[in-house]
Amino acid sequence: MLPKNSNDLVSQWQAHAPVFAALGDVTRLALVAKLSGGPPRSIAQLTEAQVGFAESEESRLTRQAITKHLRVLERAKIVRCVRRGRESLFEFDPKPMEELHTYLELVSKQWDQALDRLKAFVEE
Amino acid sequence: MLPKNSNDLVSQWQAHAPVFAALGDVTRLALVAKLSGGPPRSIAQLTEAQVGFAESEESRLTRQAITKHLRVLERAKIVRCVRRGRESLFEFDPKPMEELHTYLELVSKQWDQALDRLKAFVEE
DNA sequence: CTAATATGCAACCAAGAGGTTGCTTATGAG
DNA sequence: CTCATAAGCAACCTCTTGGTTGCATATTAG
Repeated sequence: MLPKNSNDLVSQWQAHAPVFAALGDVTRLALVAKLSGGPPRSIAQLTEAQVGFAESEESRLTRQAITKHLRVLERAKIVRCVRRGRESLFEFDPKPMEELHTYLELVSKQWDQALDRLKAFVEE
Repeated sequence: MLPKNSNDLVSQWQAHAPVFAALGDVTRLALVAKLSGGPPRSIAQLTEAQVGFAESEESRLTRQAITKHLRVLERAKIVRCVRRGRESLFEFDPKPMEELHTYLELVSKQWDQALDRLKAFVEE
């Protein structure tokens, strides 16, 4: 897709793809929104907090389903987990999403520059 | 996860999750990088352009695989497709990624505010 | 007009994702 | 100390994803 010497770009894609993928699910977006808005929370609390989000009791996910999603976010380093007694507490880490933010700005700039080149070309 | 009256937040998640998911793959990130850096390109061109990205001839994806990825990006509205003669040309649309950018800023701000509340609380 | 090129489509396959259930272990509240 | 709570783990199931192959159709270059 790009010359081989753009290895830093390739390694950016390899770093960002898992973070994008981790955010590519409504449940995980909801978990991230919850955790980024306050203190660390346990699995039980996050499972309980579906009240209000899920339309009915039947559409709530089990604790194990929430745990699976939290592990996906943990692997993408969007959250970190600390065990305290019988509770696993999950805390938001803004860094990976800040890096996505930066990456999206880079793509946007690249597009703007491509448009500028096209415009300049058309006006020749 | 949040009170039921935050339906606009829920609809944001439902809108953004597919875009994040579409970007959650190295091949699709490479395609987006390529398309955001220049003019519309055909499937054949994008398939050919793997030279340099893929380490070897053996690791290149088939045209059908590239097409599948482009359809994923098309469904997320990151690219749009125009048929010209025998060619399907794909063009970058910056809007969905700009919306992700805005969303990431919102999450970051939410986190900063949560930290401020914690700090204020600790200093009481 | 013909051959080359570009693409669409479907079928196939293996792996992974997302969810549940059942059970066990560890911790803490009372 | 006991019971409630929190969590871990594995197995299972269905669906989706990501890739390939084979073949057909449409368009265009020569």
